[in-house]
Amino acid sequence: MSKKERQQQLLHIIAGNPFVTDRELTRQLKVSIQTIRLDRMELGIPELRERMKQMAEHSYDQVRSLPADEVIGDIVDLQLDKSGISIFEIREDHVFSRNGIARGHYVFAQANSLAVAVINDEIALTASADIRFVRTVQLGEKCIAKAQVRSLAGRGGKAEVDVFTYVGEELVFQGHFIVYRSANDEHSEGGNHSADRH
Amino acid sequence: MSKKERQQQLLHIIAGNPFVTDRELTRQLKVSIQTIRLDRMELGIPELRERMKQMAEHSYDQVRSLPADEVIGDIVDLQLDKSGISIFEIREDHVFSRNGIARGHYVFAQANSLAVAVINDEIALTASADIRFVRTVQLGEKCIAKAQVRSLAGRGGKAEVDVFTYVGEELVFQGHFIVYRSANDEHSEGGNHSADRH
DNA sequence: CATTATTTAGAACCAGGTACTAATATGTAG
DNA sequence: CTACATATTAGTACCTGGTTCTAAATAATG
Repeated sequence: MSKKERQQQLLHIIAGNPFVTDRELTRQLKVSIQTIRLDRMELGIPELRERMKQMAEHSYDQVRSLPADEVIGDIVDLQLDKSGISIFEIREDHVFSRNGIARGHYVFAQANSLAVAVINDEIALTASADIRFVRTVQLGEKCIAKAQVRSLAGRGGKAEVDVFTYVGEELVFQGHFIVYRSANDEHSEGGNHSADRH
Repeated sequence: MSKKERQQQLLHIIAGNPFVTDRELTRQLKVSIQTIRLDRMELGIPELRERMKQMAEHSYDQVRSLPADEVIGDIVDLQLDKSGISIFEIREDHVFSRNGIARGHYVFAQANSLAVAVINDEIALTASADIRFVRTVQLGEKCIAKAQVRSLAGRGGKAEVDVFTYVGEELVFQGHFIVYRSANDEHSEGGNHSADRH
């Protein structure tokens, strides 16, 4: 593999998983750690900690100034363990081309993401959900999902979250989610070497 | 200042600026760095780097969405109006980076797609669903979803479809879907229509 | 007073690097 | 083939922002 190829690979790997350490990269690219570091320098890629810091600062800034710009729901308001609001605009990618109706799992994904995001816990996972698609969502419509935490049941238990999604004034989706909030079931075992990701 | 007061102050400072180091805290609170660290432990506040990591991962996970053109599940067997099987392998894109657990809406999307595909109608849309995530699915696992049509209720009515998703022998997800089948008109939200992939 | 809680100190160690020097491999042009 | 350049590997010292542990000094309290 040429240097150019390897550097392309490196860019690709880091784009796919910004949390990768140099040591992991040596395993994936089969070169020494010094080569990895030279490559990173040439490509202007900062070290892992700096990458994480930048992401954290970026999201922190965004939370403070509210605008966001991504796909499965821009979270515009978030009160942990209480409520949250996200906005998701249906684009061409999200609909059936023959009728312009949004595919259900996008609408679900917005609600699911919000239900999980609103829970203030290290690991929150959807346990079950009861959902209803009230009416179809059309291309170009803006879905506003509003989540309300209904019960919390202590740390490490389940939380209940209701999500209602509207287009304008109209209800288009409703869901009742049971979200697991995993307690500090930490797998830290003292020497947390980065194998926890793969 | 009492210990309690100081710890309240500490919580307040970190809430206001999560990027503060222990060293900075010693300057602000006028106690030794060991006291700061004891306080953090008692309050369960992780070190700066861990705080940044969590923020970075949180925002990173949130931005991840369903790739627009990605097909959720390969349908390997299909008997229209009767049953179907699809396979979907969990890749890096589908999991939370922190723990390698699949995000719920991907598992849902596979089941939803299959439930709709198995209905032999021009347009089939999910009307509602009752779902349960039985256990978490990990990175690299292969989800095999099996759909069974339970009732059909004639053309233009509702169909009931049960979907069970397995990893190996283990049940990981189950869902009961109500799917609208309308020959020409639609009046519900969000499903996949059948024959969505070739 | 003895006991307990609180605070401080110091050393060893860790991850995940940077910065720098130096040696070795591999090409490539003349 | 030689000479030079590029690419790769090795190794050391050092850095930050901590953890973990032991131990001592300093309150606070019954």
